[in-house]
Amino acid sequence: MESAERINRLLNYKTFLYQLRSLGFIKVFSDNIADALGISASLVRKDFGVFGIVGSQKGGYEIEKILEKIQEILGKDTVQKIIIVGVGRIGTALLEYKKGFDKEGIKIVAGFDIDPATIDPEAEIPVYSTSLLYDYIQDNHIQFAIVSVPESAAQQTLETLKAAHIYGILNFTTLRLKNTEETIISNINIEHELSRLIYFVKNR
Amino acid sequence: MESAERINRLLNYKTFLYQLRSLGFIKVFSDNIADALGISASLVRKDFGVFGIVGSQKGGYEIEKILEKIQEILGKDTVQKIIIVGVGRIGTALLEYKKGFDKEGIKIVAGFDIDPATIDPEAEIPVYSTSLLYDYIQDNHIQFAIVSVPESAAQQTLETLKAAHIYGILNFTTLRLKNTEETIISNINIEHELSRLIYFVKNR
DNA sequence: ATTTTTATGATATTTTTTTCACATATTATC
DNA sequence: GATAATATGTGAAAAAAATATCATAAAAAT
Repeated sequence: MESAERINRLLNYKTFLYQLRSLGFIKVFSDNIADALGISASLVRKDFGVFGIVGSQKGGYEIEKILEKIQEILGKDTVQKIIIVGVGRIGTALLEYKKGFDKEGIKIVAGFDIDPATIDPEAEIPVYSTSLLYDYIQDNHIQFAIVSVPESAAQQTLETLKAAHIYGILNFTTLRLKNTEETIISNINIEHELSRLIYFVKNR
Repeated sequence: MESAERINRLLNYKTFLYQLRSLGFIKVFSDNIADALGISASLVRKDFGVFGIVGSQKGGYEIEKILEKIQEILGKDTVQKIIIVGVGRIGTALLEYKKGFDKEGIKIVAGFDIDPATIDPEAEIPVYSTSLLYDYIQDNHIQFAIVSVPESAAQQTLETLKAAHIYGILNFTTLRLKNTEETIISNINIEHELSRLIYFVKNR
C-alpha cells in the first residue's frame, strides 16, 4: 500500500489534470505538473512509475490516460455510499457538495440528526432520526460516515459507528479517536489547520 | 523552521494534553502520549527535544509546562485577526466556532459576502459587502483569511486577497493557487479527504 | 545508605522519501 | 535516412524521518 503522502499527490495530480484537460490540453510533461504543484519532476515520474502510469519518451504523458489510471487506482469504478451524522451547518454544507461528490463516485445516501426540525425522510437525501443510525448501517451495508455532530454528541456517535462496524469515518468533531482493527478514522480539525497556517506565516 | 508533520504532531500533543489535564492529570510520560497518538515514544521525545520541552528523568513531563511551551512555540501570546470571505454554509459554521477559536488566540473579526441578505454590519461579528474587502484588509492590517466562497467566485476572491498582501489563506474552495512570495495558501479539500479515506479502507 | 527501578535525552541505526544522473526511446530536423 | 534534441524511466545516491539503543539521572524500595 502506498503512503498517505503519495496518495495525496495522486489526488493533486488528478485535480490539476482535470483543469488542464478543461483548457483543451491533451498531453502533459512531468515538468509541467511539477511546476504547477511545486514539487520536482523526478518525484512526479517516480509516482507515475509506482502507479504504473507510463508516458512516451520525448512525447510526455496523455492526460486522458493518466486520469483513467488514477480513477482505477482510487477505485472510482464502484460507487461508495456515505452517510452524514449531524446535519447542522457543516453537515448541510456537505449535503450540498452532492454534485461534486457524485462525479467522483461518492454518493451521500442519508443524513442523521436528533433535531426533529431537521429530520426529513422524504427529502432528496433523506434525513432520519439518529436513533435509526445503527440499523440503517446494518441494513444498507454502509461503509463510510462523515461525523459533524456537536462536541457533546461526538463520543456517543463515534462509538455507535464503531459498534456498527463501519469501515471509515471522516471526523469533523474535535474528539480524536484512534483507528481500530476495523475502522479507519480520518480527523479534520480546522483549528489545527489555522494554527499551522499561522505558525508558518510567522516563521516564514 | 520545523516540518509540517512535526507541527501537526505538536498540535496533536496539545489536544491530547488538554484532555488529560481536564481529567486531572498533572504529569505524563512519553509512552502515554505515544500510545494515545499511535506513534513511537522516541519520536515524542525527539519532538520535545527539538522544541525545548524538558522532562525529569524517571518523573516524566509536567503537562502544564508542555502546554505553556507549545503555546509559546505557536505564538499564542498574540491574538491573530482573521476574516471570513463567503458567509454561506461553511462560512457560517466557522463563525460559530468563535468560542473555540477565541480560546486559541484566533479572533474572527469580520465576514464578507455579496448577498445583501447575509450582510449585517451590526452583528456581533459584522458581515460586510465583499466590495469593502480590499480596503478593510488594508485599514485593519488583516493578515489571515478563510475563503469559503462558491467555486465561481473563488478565482476573483483569491486574487483580491493576494493583491491586498494578506499573509495566509485557508482555502475551502477547490481552486488551487500556489503560494506566492508573500502569501501562504493552505488548501482544504473535503473530496480529497474522503477519497483518501476510501482508498485506505479498500487497500487495508 | 545502598540497591533497584525506570523514564529521559542523546546518539546510532534503520527505514522511508526525495533527488540526481543518465541510458534509452521517440520525435523533430536537416 | 541520418542526426540532433529531449522527455521518460530507472537505479544509485542523498536527504529526511522515524525508531532503537543505551548511558544517566532521579525516584522508590530495601
